[in-house]
Amino acid sequence: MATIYEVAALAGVSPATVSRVFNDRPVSAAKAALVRAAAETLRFTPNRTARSLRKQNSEVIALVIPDIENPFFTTLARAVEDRAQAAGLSVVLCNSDDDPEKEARYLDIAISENMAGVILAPASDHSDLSAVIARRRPVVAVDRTTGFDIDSVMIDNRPAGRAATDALIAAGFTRIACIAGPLGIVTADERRGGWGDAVQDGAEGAGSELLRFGNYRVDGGRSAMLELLALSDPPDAVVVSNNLMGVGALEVLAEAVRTPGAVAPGFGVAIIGDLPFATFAPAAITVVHLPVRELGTAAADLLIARIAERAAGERAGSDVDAAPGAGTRIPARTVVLAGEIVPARILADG
Amino acid sequence: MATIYEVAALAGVSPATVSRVFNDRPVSAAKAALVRAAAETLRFTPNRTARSLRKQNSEVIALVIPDIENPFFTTLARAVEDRAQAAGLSVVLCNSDDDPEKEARYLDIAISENMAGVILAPASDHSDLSAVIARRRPVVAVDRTTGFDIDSVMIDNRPAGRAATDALIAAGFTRIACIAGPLGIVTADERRGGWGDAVQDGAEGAGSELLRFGNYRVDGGRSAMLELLALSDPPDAVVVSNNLMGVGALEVLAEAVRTPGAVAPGFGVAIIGDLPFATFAPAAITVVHLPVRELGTAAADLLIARIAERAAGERAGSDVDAAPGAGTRIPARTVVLAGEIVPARILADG
DNA sequence: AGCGTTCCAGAAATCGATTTCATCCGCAAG
DNA sequence: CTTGCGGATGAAATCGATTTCTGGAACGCT
Repeated sequence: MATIYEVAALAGVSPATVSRVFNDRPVSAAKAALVRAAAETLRFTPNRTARSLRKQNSEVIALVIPDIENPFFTTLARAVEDRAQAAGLSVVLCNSDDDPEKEARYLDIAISENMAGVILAPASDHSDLSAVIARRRPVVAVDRTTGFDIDSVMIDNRPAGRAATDALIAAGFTRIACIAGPLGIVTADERRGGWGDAVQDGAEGAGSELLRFGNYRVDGGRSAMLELLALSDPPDAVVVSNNLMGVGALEVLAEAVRTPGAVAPGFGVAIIGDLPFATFAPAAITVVHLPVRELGTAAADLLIARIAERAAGERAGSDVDAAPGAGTRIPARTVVLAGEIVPARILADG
Repeated sequence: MATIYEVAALAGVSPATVSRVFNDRPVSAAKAALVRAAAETLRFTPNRTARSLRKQNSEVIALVIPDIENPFFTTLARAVEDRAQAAGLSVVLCNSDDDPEKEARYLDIAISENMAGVILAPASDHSDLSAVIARRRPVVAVDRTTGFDIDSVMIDNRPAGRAATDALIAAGFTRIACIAGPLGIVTADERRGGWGDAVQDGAEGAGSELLRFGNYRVDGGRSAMLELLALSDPPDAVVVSNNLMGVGALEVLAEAVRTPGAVAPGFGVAIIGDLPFATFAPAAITVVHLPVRELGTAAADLLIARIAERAAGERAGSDVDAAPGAGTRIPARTVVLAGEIVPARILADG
C-alpha cells in the first residue's frame, strides 16, 4: 500500500510537501496538483496510525455502552453518531456487557489508540476513569454517574419513578408494586425512590414484599412479575423500572391474562422507558418516555465542545500536562433531562 | 503519560528490554522484575498506536453493520463479540446506516488503523472492498453478498421464504400476499423468490398486486400492510420479509382488528426473522427463525482463521504483497445456514 | 541597488513502540 | 587453553506520517 514517500517520489516532491497538501497547508498550486495526481494513481490514503502517533489524536471517538441489545442504548448510539458525523468524527461502539473489566479494556483501547474522546454509559459506578482523565482525554458520562468530576448527561430519574406511580394512583390503583433495577445502580435506586415517595403519599402498602429487584433484563422482569403475582395478597398494578424488564413483566401478564383467575382484569402497568418496537400489550400501559435521543445528542455536544477546547489549548501550547489531577479549564457540566409521561394506551408504536 | 523510555530509564535497562518483557521474549528474571516494578509505578501501558504502526496490525476487528437499531444486527454483534473476545480480539462496531459512503469511511478507518480484520454486513451489493482486499486484510461478509471473492456467511433465504409461505398454505390460507424487502438486496430478492415458488404451486394469486416492496424498516411494513388491506380483494394472509417490517405489519393488523369489518378474523401472518423482544401479537404468527447467533459465530470463526493464517504467512515471510489481485492461500469459503420454521403461536418470547 | 519580508519546499527530527543487528558474556567441547 | 556457541542485552533502524528548522527564491520598499 502506498505511503507518503511513494507519492512524494512519483510526484517529484518531498514527503513534507505531500503531507502539506493533505493538511491544507500552503503549497504552490503546481506541486499540489502533481501530488494530488500521484496520490490518485497510487490510491493513497494517509495511514491513520502513523498520523495519530505523530499528532497524538485521532478523529474517532468511542462510545462505550453496557448492552448493545438494549434499544435504549442503540437509540443513544444512533443519536451520538448523528451528531459526531456532523462534526467530522467517526464513532466506534464498544459493548462492555455490564462487565467492568471489559469496560476497562475498551477504555484502555480508547486511550492508547489516541481517540479524541469517550462517551461512557458506565457499567457500574466504580468505573475507573483515572487513566483516561490522567491523559486528559475528554470523557462524558451518560445515563449513570461516576465518581469523577466530568461532564455528564443524566435523566431525572426520581421524578420519572414518581410520575409513573402517580399515574397509576390517579387511575385508581391502590396496591402498586415496583420492579426495580439492580441495587447500587443509580438510575435504579432513584426510580425506586420515586415510587417509594408516591406510594407513601398516595397508595397503600409500600411494604417490601411489593418491591422486587431485577437485573434490568427481560428475564429479570419475568421472574419478578411471577413472584408478585404469586403473593397471597398480590398487587393490582406495577411500576417497572426499565424497558426490558417491562417486556418481561408484560409477557408474564399476557400469559396470566389467559389463565382465568390468575390475575385481575385491568391490571395496571407503568414502565419507565419506552418499549422496544411495537409491543402489543395485554393491558393498558403507562409509559414514562425517556428522551434518549436528546441524551445522546447532549452527550455528543458536550464531548465535541471538550475536544474543541482541548485542541484550542494545545494550539496555544499549554503546559499543565504534568499535573495528573489538574482541573480542566471549564468546570464539569451536568445536563439533566426529564422524562415525559405518556398516558396509558394499548398500542405503543415503534 | 509514561513511555517505554521512561520505564527503561527507571528500571535502568534499555527500551528494547522493556519491550521484550511486555512481549514475552527471553529476559533475565532479575531485569524482568525491575521492568515490571518500574512499569507498575509509572502505570505504564504500551501505546497501541505506536505498536500497531510498527507491527502493522492490531488486536481489534471492525464489525460494520447497516442498522444498529435492528435487533438482528445487535444479536449478530453480540455473537461476534463473544467469539472475538475468546480469541483475544476486541470488536469495534461501526454503523453504516445503510449508507455506502459511511460504510466506505469505516472501511477506510479499519484499514488505516491497521485493524486485524473486518466483518461486514454490506449496506449494498456495490460495497467496494477493493481497498481492504488490496491491503490483504481479512474480510468476511455476513448476511448479504458482495461482488468479491471472500469468505461469507449467509442465510438460505429462498427456502426460508418458501417455508414461511408453505406454512400459511398448510394452515388453509389461499390468498397470500408478500411484503418483500427492497429490490436489489439479495436477501430480499431470494425470500420473495421463495414466496413466489410457493404461491405458484399452492395458493391462488401470485398476482403482482399481492406483492409489495418495503424498506426493511417498521414504517415500510406499515405502509405495505395498509395498502394490502385496502385492496378491493384483500389477501387473507401475508408473508413478511424481515423482522422490522413484521412489526409494522402487525401494528397495522392490530389496529384493523379493532375496527370491525376491516379485516377478516384470523388473518394469517408469517414473518421471516425473529420478532424483536416480546411482541404480543393480535394474531397467530408463524416465524421463520433465523440463526443469527450462529451467523455471527461462524463469521467470527472464519475471520479469526484468516487472521491466524495471515499471521502465520507473515511469520514465514511471504512476498506476494505486490500483486493486488493475488488470491489468498485458502480459497474463499461460504457458509450457508438454514432458517427454522417455528409453528404459529400467539406470544413470541424475548 | 541593497536590504528585509514573505513564502515555498526540502532535510531531518519526532511520535512510541518493535525488531534487527552487534556485542558481550559464560560455558562446554576439543 | 583456545575456539565456538547460545542466550541476554543495548544501540540503532524502522513503521508512516507531521512538524520544525533552515535555505533559497521572489518581491517590495527605500
